[in-house]
Amino acid sequence: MSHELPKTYDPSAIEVRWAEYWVAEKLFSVRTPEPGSAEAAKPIFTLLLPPPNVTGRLHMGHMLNQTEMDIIIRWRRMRGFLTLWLPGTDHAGIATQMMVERQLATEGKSRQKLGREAFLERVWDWKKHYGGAIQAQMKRLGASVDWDREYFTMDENLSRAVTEVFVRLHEQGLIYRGKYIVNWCPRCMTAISDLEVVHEDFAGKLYQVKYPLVDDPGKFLTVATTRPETMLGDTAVAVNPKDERYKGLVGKKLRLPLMDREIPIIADDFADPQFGSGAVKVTPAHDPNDFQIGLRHNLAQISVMDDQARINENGGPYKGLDRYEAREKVLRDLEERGLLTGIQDHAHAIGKCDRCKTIVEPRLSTQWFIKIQPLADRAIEAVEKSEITFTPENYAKTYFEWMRNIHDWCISRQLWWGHRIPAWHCECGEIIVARSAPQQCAKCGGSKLEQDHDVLDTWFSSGLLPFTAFGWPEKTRDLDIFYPTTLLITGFDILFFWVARMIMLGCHFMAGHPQGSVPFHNVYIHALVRDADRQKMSKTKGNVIDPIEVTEKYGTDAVRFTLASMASPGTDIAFSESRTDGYRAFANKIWNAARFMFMNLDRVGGVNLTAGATAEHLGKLENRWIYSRFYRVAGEVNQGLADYRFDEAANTIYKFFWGEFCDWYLEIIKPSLLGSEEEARSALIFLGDVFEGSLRLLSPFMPFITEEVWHAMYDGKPPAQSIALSRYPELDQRWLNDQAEEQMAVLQDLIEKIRNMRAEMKVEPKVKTPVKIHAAADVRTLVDENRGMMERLASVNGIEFVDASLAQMPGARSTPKFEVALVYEQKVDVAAERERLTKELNKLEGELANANRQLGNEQFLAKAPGAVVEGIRRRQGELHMLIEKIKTASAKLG
RNA sequence: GGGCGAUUAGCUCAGCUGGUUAGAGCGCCUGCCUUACAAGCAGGAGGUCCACGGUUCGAGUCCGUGAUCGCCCA
Repeated sequence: MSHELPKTYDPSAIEVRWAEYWVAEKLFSVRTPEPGSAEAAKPIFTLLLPPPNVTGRLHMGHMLNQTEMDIIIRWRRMRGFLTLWLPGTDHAGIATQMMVERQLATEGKSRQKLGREAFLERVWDWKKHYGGAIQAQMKRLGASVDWDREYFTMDENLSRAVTEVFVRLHEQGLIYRGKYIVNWCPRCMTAISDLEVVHEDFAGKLYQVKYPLVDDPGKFLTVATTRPETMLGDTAVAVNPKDERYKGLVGKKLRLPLMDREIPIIADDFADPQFGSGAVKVTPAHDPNDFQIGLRHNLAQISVMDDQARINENGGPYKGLDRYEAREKVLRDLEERGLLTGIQDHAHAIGKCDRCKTIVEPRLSTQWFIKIQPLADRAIEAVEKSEITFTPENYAKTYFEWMRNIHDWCISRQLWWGHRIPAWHCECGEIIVARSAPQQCAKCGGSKLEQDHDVLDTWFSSGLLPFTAFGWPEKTRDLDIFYPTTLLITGFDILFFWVARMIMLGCHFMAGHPQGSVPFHNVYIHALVRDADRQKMSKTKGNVIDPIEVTEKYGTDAVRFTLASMASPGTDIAFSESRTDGYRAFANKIWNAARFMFMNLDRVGGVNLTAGATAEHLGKLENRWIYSRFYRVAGEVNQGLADYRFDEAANTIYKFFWGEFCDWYLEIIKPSLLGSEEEARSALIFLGDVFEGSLRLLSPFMPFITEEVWHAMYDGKPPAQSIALSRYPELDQRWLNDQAEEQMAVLQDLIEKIRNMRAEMKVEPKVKTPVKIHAAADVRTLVDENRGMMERLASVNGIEFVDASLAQMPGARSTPKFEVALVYEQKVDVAAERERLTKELNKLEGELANANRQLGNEQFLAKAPGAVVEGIRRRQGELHMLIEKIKTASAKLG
């Protein structure tokens, strides 16, 4: 038999097959279109996948991100765009290096023992073996990316581009090298940027320490500090110049306890008279603020710690101690000398390494920086001038806030895995920045040149991707066509790390591009996926949901639909499996609706599903109605997607397919399907038309089940290789039919009222009853013409139209359009009926009071729009009538 | 400390430019194995829209204050 679908919907059985098919057939690969070709004439839609870490495994955040991208890209593709979704992975400097170092540790090896070259070989080796995990997961989930264009940030061409960027920025004076305080992770043993430091509240202590005056050892100045161990590197104590208490002391010397060093008392605005004693110790080599004070006052910078945050030779007797051991010892020694005068609880924030959570040590070291202000100015302008727009719009504010307070970007990292800085050091001290290794020093002519040991921040290279991924610095046709990318979909967590940097670097290097210098035109930012209780997912809490697991349980389509239906811009998603369960039921519904159609197709036989709808079909109300609904819904879904309202788009389709197409349309046409062969065939052609359109409408959201059913419809001879390559339905005014929708609404209301009466009167489900209807002529005609539908769907066996009001009939229902009553001898439950009537009456009277109040208000009549006034006036009339009827019914009830 | 956001049904969330007394999914109650689907069908209950004040003919929606919660940055 043809159109075979298994009786039960089993997503795992169909999804793997299609996922493999899409990749194998290269359905989503995009060749660079030849000039003048049909492809070249299409509008372009380009999307860059935020590159996951090569070490990564897919998490729910990825899945949300990719589901949204896939929906948009599939939609655009079906709308006739030339769509390119470009995938790739990021080399993730610290993360990957850590991963391989851990592996080495289990073998008793270390990267230092191995040496740089051998270590890098190990990393590449690791990448070859394990680096493809996340791509495999993406393939399983059916992401419609172009796998032929997949990149890796350490690829040769991308690395060349990184070098080029570095050299150019250096030539332009936008990269400099210098000795500054940086955030140092003593575990990773590298500098990290401000953004890689996460601040956490910490219940610490504030220690009061007395420093004796050199001239008068009996007198002291008390300083307050949270980090007493850094006093080993103190080179001054600062007080506020306006602080009267210390006016006389400025310029005098103190004897630094424990180190026995003379240090000056200086006046600096940074000292806050309100904080502690108002005097603050100054350690220029271990605190960013002190560093600035040091520069202002030309103070010595004494580093007292090594790269692992242990006290070094500058720390005298404390040498060799870890910073926390040193703190204990310093405190003990101070106390012994009677110099520790107080300890208070003090909550403050401490910075931790984003990667390993080690407490960051501000450290004086020589690093490479990007002078960011010129880049930031242009990046701010790009958003101010709406060359780039954010959705939700609010993120523009966050973006401006950060951009306007930006600091120079430390781009060097003391790692081995990454893009090595293209700078060579000569023994004479000269530093040569070049595209390739220079043969000799330009200054001294020497040939003993060594490349800088450091590599670049990973975000430096990923910030270039919107243009380097298309072949920059070569002048490629891809760059002409696909730059700028159209859209960026990403999480707010990398707004600064990645988005802002792409904007700065894109605007800078692509200035003058005919289609604009910005790397993308729109940025859609989604929120976090949390667990069902709104808790953040974390390994320690153990509430992490693995997208692959949940996908295997419910099907990719159901998980995708869950994420889409909850993806309201700006709101975190509380992912709940019960909801996914509901959407698997939806997939099951689609499946069974398809089986129902196929069952009839096969029974009747000889139906040409591509025949299409004809004028004759539209002679039937239900067909006019479902067509009107379908095209209206198509319009709403397109609008929803255009606005990134994934939730509205998804819910609209859901309600249409289940609530209208299945619940009403399929039920209505059952008799036709069972009628004469000719009638059934005609009904099936129209059914197939609407069903097929619905599948296309749904396809970007649920690509697997729609692909499966769509192919099954065509019995192995589909009009295209994939539903993903067919046209997306659009609003079509020709089929909108307000009258049909209004008429169906009356019939549905009538049927529901009858069902409701039956339930209340406890009519046996199998028993059919006659009904009486009192209505105006147009409604009478409508009901008369759709008698079959009424009788079938409302379990009615006879409709009698009456001229007199039915308000006195037991249990009768009244609406502005009709009155209906059941002809059924069983006594109504008087108490229940009275309760129902009372409730209804209260509601209507409340509404009437409100309407009366408004219509009695001259201001309202004068100021409200005519349509609103008219609407309320009409409703007032209806309310009067309905209330009268209920009162009549109540009176009758006794 | 600076900035941003949230508070609507038992739970998770919609509610777009203010306009008839608020919607969805899940959960709950009642009845049905009706020949596509019990992962289903039919019917139903459930909300002083955080509080107070203001603007307005009219406020869940706009403004202010407060409470509670959350996020980002320093």
